[in-house]
Amino acid sequence: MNIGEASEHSGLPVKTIRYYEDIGLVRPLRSENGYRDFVDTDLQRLKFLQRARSLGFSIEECRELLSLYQDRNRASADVKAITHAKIREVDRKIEELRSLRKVLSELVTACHGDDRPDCPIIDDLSGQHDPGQTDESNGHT
Amino acid sequence: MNIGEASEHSGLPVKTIRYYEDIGLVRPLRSENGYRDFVDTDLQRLKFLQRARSLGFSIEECRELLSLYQDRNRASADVKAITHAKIREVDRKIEELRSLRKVLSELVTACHGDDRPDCPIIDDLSGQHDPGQTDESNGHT
DNA sequence: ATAATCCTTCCAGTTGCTGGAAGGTCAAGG
DNA sequence: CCTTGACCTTCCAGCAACTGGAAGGATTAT
Repeated sequence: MNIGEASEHSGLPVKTIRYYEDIGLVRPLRSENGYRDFVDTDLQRLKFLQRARSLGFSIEECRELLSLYQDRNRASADVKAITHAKIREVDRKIEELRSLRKVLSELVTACHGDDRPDCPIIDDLSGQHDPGQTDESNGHT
Repeated sequence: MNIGEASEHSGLPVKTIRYYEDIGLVRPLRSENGYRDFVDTDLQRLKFLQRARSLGFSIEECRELLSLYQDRNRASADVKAITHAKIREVDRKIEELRSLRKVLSELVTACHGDDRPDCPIIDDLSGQHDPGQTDESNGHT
């Protein structure tokens, strides 16, 4: 099976599949004409990669998961541990975004948002938590 | 003021400041000896950048915010609009992560996580239990 | 004088692809 | 037999936003 067909079956762009070969995630055979030739197990790996990447696993995590996938004797605990770590990572990111959102929405609430130049958002960004009268004592030219 | 001191005052790494000059976010003068010489307004910009970046604004958004910051006649509505867009973006990311988390925790719950090789997580990733998912939306048209 | 610390520029690498150029291969139509 | 066009190949460059390091000049301290 050529790369185009492999792309359709796996849901991965052709470029991405070549990239995955470059970094050793998949090793298709080559036909006489130099074309890549994907067999069933290659397709399985590609689909695996597509799904795992869409679940937010990094390339290196995918590599690890793939080797566990290959290993008929691996313990499910190993896979579970990786997935657990990923969940914790996701939780951390969500928390970060939540607190970020809080700050941003406080700023938006404080900003009157009309055509006046006075803007609490800009004031906050420029480190003026209590703007008062902006004296230009810094000699701006 | 040299770059090292500017770094301390702004909270940005030296390398980052040089990078910001490269991409035109700040334009410090040069001393006789070729060293960058940061004046007060440069420091303000650097602090502004530090804060805006930490709030998740992209470099291009920072560029826009900086020009609004410079513009004494800009409307606060403009700044508010950018911030609003950023909040919506954050909301989207949070939603994405939440649904991702849901799938991952379902997988973890289903996995017994012992030393048996049987593992629902791997099965899911390899498409074992629901193989009829052909993702056509991979953008390689 | 010399060492330590600063500063400079330039080049390369990070992550995970994506786009494009230049060219080889293959199937169909005239 | 030749051409067209789709498909395939490799290699190079670039995205964001830095970060690290090498090679070398300037300044400061001892």
